[in-house]
Amino acid sequence: MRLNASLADVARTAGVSQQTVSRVATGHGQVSAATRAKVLDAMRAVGYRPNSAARALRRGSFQAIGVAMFDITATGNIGLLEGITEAADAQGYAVTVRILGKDVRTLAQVEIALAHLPIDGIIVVMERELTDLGTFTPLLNAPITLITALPVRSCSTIDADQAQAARTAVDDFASHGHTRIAFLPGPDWSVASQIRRKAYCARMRQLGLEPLLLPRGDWTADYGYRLGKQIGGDVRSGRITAIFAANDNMANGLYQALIEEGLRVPGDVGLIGVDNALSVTVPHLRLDSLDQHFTRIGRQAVDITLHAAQTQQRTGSLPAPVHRLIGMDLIRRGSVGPAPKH
Amino acid sequence: MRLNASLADVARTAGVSQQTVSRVATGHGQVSAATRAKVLDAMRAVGYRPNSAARALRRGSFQAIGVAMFDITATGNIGLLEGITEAADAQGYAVTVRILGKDVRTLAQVEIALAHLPIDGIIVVMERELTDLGTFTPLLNAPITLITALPVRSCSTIDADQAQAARTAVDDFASHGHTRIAFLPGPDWSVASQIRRKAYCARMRQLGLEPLLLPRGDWTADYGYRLGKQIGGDVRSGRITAIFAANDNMANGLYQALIEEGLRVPGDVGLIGVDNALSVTVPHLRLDSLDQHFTRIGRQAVDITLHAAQTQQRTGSLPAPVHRLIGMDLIRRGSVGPAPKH
DNA sequence: ACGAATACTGTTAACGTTAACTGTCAGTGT
DNA sequence: ACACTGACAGTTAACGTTAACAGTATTCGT
Repeated sequence: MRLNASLADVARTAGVSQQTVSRVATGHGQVSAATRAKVLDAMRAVGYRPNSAARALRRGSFQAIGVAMFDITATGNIGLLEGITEAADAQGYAVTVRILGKDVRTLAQVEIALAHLPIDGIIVVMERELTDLGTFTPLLNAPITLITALPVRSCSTIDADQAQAARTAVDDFASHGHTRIAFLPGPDWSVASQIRRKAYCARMRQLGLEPLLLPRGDWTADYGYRLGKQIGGDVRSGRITAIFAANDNMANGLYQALIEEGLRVPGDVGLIGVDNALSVTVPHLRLDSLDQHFTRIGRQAVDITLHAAQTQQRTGSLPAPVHRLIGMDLIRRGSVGPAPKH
Repeated sequence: MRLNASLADVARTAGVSQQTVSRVATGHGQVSAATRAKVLDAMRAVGYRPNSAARALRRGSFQAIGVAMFDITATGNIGLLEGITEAADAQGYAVTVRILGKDVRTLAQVEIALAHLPIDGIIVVMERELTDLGTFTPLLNAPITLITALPVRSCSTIDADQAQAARTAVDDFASHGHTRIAFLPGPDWSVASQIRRKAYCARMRQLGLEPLLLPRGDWTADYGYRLGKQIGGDVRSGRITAIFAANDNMANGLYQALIEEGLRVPGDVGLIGVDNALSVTVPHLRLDSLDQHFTRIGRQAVDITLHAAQTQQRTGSLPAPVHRLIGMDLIRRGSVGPAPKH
């Protein structure tokens, strides 16, 4: 009851040795044209498919990397996954996805969750904060790359530059003459949102302005909408003239509520969001947004991880961790204008 | 330069045989409590991690399934992937994703793209039509499940019931007294859109109504918006009183454009979309939509695939293919009302 | 015509794991 | 006291592949 034909089967029908078949299959080593043709015919005849388990065992590599994330449906994660699969494909690697439960709170747990998978390296999308970043040392010998802006000693990291993004938004508003610039944070568990909040506050103070923190949202458009209805008065009175929202969904909700309140965007209030992800969903979008370049981050994460994996295979030890931040770009669609005069 | 400790290393430090260590690692077979403790200590000491390549080679299974899709960012595919990873996880299987290039046009090519991956079964998300569905016979011995509503003999299939969805939309409009019901199709390459179109036309004729096909769109909100601006007159004149759009993005564009044209939804025109996916992105959403239950489809696809894989492992041959359609549900948010009187 | 390089093919021995079998010892029932 | 059972541990072989080495035939330069 053999499920798959093996090298031995091909070798038998072709009348050559296993090694010759292997040479044809891998392309390594010399084989005469006649023999190659004979082997290829035999392969077709018996329906040979290389057994990747045996290959992996022999070569010590699976040609696959693992990706761990908490929520596959989150806006950014899809972009990341896109970049990761794209870059991995280009290098002939497959991508194995593992969704982490909310009970996972440490990097060590993430490692355990992926320990038994057939993979050569790991990319962890760290939307939530893990508690052992300072003390963590890898158990596995597979290289680990974290997608986070937090500092970690023992692993490579890469992320969008959340702090630079917040500064860019504040500066953009300020350069239009705004001084009453508010920030709408995302949920507390989001590392990205926290960094944005801190950088926002710091920059505001640097410019001699007072930070104006709105109550933190849940990333949804409905939250932004409800909040917009509440703060309409503050905008009308000029207590707020610009809002930096931690994501586009909430910004879009704000936008619509403020318009419905009879306010003009950007006339009465400027708006900047983050993600640059709504243009397919929302028609005629007029919302300035910071593009996180998720696919680019995903691609680079793969490059870092595979470079480490290959170095390890050659030399036996991992290269020193690298840490990268990718700058965000402000995409202008006309939701920021000169500050209103009151 | 050993990268990973092996059973042999553990056996040596624990002073037992490899097989005993294996028994502890897998939990199969009898081991005394004292020996087990000794082995577990040794495992910790040398940092043992089971080698999944060797396991897979020995057991003939990777505990992983492959998923092939054309576009990971497409609305439905994310939901599918969510359901797939969830169900696979629950059965202890990992999910490996492979993105297909646009040059892939046959199932045979898909098979080749996944042939070398460490997987036990394959799920193909068939957004685009593949040309060899009638003639295809699997080369690999891994079970293949297609996510498509098209008929295929040689593989199991599952999908949302696109035809039933179109009928549901038409019937819902009709039951509100509408007769001038238009359909806005998606791009021609989309199998789902084509089935919806055909079923829409058939149902309209069944009800004695004339099909009203709008020029096909590209799934984006902007397209819907532009079209909405164009057909405002038709709505005002009563030539169109209801529109069934092939996805929510286009429906949302229509909605906004028609509102801007001074028309009332649902007063002047009823609207139904497909996907039920906008509620996070768009605030205060008032769009009736057919939910495809993507996560449910993903889960069932995994069940079908793993059942086949396990049957094959036990008996040596695959079970007969199954074919399932999952009904869509109409989620009402108030974009359909009584037909206007003209 | 000679040794040397080259092209090609075969043999052997692992990679780490586990199924199947063999052996030992203590406990049980008669 | 006997065979008999079950709990436990060890030995052997194999899963399919490929690196390293060992051959043989062919070609080349002198």
